Amino acid sequence: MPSALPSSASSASSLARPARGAVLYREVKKQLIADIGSGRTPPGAALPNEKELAERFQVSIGTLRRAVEELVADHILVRQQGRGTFVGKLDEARFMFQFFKIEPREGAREFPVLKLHAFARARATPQEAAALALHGAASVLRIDNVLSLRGRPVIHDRITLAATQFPGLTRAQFERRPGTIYELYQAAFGITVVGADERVRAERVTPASAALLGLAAGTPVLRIERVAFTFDQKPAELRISVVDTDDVDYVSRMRQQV
Amino acid sequence: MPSALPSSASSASSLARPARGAVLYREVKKQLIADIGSGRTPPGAALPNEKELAERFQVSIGTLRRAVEELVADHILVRQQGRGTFVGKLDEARFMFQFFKIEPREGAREFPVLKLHAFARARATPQEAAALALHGAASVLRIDNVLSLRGRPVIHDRITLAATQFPGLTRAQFERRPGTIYELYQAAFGITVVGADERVRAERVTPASAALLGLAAGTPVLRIERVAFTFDQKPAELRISVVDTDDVDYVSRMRQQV
DNA sequence: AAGTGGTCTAGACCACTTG
DNA sequence: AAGTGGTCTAGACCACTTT
Repeated sequence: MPSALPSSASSASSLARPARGAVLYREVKKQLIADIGSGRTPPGAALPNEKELAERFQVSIGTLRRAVEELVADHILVRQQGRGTFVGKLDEARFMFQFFKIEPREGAREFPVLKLHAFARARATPQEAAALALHGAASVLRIDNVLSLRGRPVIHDRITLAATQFPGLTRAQFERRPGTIYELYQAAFGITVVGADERVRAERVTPASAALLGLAAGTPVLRIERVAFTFDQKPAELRISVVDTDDVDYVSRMRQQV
Repeated sequence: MPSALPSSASSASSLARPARGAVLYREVKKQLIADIGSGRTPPGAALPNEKELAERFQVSIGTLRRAVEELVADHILVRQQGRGTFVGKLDEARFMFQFFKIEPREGAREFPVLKLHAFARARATPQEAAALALHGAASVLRIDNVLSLRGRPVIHDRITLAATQFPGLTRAQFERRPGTIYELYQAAFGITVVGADERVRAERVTPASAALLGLAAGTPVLRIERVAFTFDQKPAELRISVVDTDDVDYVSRMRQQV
């Protein structure tokens, strides 16, 4: 029979007492995010088991599980039955495609091949400063890439990063990274991308992009403006993508299982 | 102390015994979806309370809650503390915007004003038949609309419906509906849209759309091809939208709270 | 065999809405 | 005050992975 202890047992718990109106499992979730965001529990690392975590936070296993379940739904944690719970690593194909929504019109999804075109340091434009929440004269890195699918260049990306958030990032480091760009942010700078907003429109291709993609002047292209966020909704990257949609689409799934 | 009854208690339960590898709460979820999809529990209706449902399905309240929670996450059910649990009605603003991703570039989101342009019955084109999973010669309804934001026409929609799924739908009925188009599907034909796939690309505006939107020939526009689904992933609607993105964007949020 | 997460139980108490 | 969902507990047993 449940014993119904008072939930505000003033113990030596490492968990702050729930604030006014707050609930226990969200406090647990916040604490777990803090541990991950601060780098104390790095990507790929295993968490202690459920029983141990429940004891540390002075909550029942059910409550601990509820916090962990929300983080798993957010792809921030990964659980494997029989093995343990791990901090998400942003590495698997599934995760890559969470942020890459360009698909061939016919045939299966595939990874793009990326070729660096330019790497430069400059002062932020007003648009860049606004998107990245920087002051006007902040220093930024601008990285231009051409992405190909099936051997054809279809996307021109311009990535803008705050220089202070990615100290010492070099062209060579960028080019020789082992995995995806977001894996580099995470592995080298501790910045985990957990979400992004995209605004898409149609426009005539600019001469610069036309040259990179081999398009005739004035061809209609998609322009995608993406701001990627890390843990506290803090902007981490601005990316302008110009897409030749002759053979590919921008795909959005609003499916809700069932 | 929990008594741990054998979970396969052969009772007079209305719930099928879990299939190989299945889990209880998913069986409960399936049964609830079946009740809703069949119209036995119509949109807006209240479900029995948790205790009663748990008894009907011969599961604990925790298990019942888990099934209901997933349906709430899918917006198929709506819970209100102190009042009850209700079948979702597809009516509130939030829900509308789940499927309407066009936003002004500057300023707040708003509802579009819709004007019917054409309503016709015809044989399905091969593209329409494929999207709606119809046989080649099936009869379809084609409905053309112009949507305006801030008084300016910005979207030309062509909706294609299988005539058999929307029997007797008339132009007058469509024009005089009280709410959104998806509310009409639900209220008049029992078809609840629970998800959609969209493929977006850039192209030059066609003469027909240019005339409706007041655009110069060859202007770049977004073309959105949406297939909306009802409960069993069954396609319910094909919608081709042509969007003048001079003042609006197609917005996609991949935010994962935190 | 030991350890992990996955599912499920049978309650308790709380917050909120309604009569 | 009665009824509802919201949170939380303290376990049990199962499925899976690793040693």
